[in-house]
Amino acid sequence: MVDEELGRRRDATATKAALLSAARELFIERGFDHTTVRDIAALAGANQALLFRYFGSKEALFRAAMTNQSHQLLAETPPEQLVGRVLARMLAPDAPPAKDNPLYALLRSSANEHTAAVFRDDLGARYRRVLASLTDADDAETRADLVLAWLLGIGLLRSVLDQHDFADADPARITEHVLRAVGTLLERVDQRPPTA
Amino acid sequence: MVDEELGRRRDATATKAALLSAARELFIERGFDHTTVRDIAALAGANQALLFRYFGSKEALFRAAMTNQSHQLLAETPPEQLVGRVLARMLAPDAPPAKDNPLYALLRSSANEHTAAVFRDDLGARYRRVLASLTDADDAETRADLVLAWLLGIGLLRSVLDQHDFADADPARITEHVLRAVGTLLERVDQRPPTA
DNA sequence: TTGGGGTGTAAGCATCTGCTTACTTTGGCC
DNA sequence: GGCCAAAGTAAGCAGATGCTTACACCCCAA
Repeated sequence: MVDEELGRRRDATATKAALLSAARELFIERGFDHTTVRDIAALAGANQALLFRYFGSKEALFRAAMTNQSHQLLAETPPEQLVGRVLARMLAPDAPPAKDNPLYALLRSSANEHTAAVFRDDLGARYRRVLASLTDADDAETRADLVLAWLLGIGLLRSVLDQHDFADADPARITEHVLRAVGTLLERVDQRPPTA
Repeated sequence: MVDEELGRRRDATATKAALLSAARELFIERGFDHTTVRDIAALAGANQALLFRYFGSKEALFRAAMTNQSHQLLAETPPEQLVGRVLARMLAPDAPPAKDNPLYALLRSSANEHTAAVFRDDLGARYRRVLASLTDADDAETRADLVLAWLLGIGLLRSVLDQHDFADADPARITEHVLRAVGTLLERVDQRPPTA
């Protein structure tokens, strides 16, 4: 997929990009602990030593690969549609289940405290902020955390633990259930007609 | 905690039990990948080789340690109180956060496919069954999975990812939110007063 | 008393893995 | 052409880790 073979001869920028891309793919697919620097370098078509020259350590590479593209979905989705879109991607029946979703790297790396910190301070914090903006309740952030927890749990059960019955369940049904519950959690307390 | 020192001299049964207990404690605390057989043997006060003689492999020990005591809480709790009790244990402010809760071993080991299978086929299946019994809806199992996913996500966010804001949130508030939503998901469709 | 199987131990093997080092090659600039 | 820093490479180090092996010990039945 990133296998460059020839074409790039001596191009540090392209090599860095290839390493980042390969790292992202493998971290998402296998998690931090089960991804080796040798695998990343091989997939990027680069030498292992370059990985350390350019990024310093495996952990730094993880941080760079995960925080870099600040989760496109999060940036381009209106807050009120966020839950629905995340669900849609998680429940999509596509063969590779959202290979580009950093949430899976989180789920598959959660045992490692360093990688957990990356998400706690970066990706998780962003989701939290966006979701919390959807309600005026005084415990907005707690409610946002509960919604985020639910999304994480659904991803965990479906794609990491591979509960096959759940994986086969009707996405529309699931979405309906979740959105209804989330609606009561996050709807604005000050509820009045938009125009009047 | 399990440090036997003397007292047991040549007692295979006790040694096996000590290994199982030590394994349970460490797997729950650190997850499968970050627990070494040396650590387990040391905590059990036993020789490493015995672990392999009695259990065969680290993975088999994991399976034995996790499926053995079939989660006391699950067995002794009336289904309709299960969610509340699991939440209570997860949200308890005690220093060691539910050291005896196998759900944490799951959360901290989810990256490993073998350990994931253990929970999918054992612990997860049991929770699923109990929760599904709480509703008459035709998609009872999907609803049960959603509730289980939420519990897992809450545990993940709170104790593994250590979202400190969420960890400091009011347990009563959280419980209230979750129970309300779960109530609409799992309440019996055929809803009528118990006595009438 | 003695032999043997069950129990416990020390040491090491084989492999993996993050990271380093010493080296060669490339290509642009004077 | 000749220089030299940047780019790339091969090899290996050091430690960790799952698992095995060869051996010592102890109880108990015959």
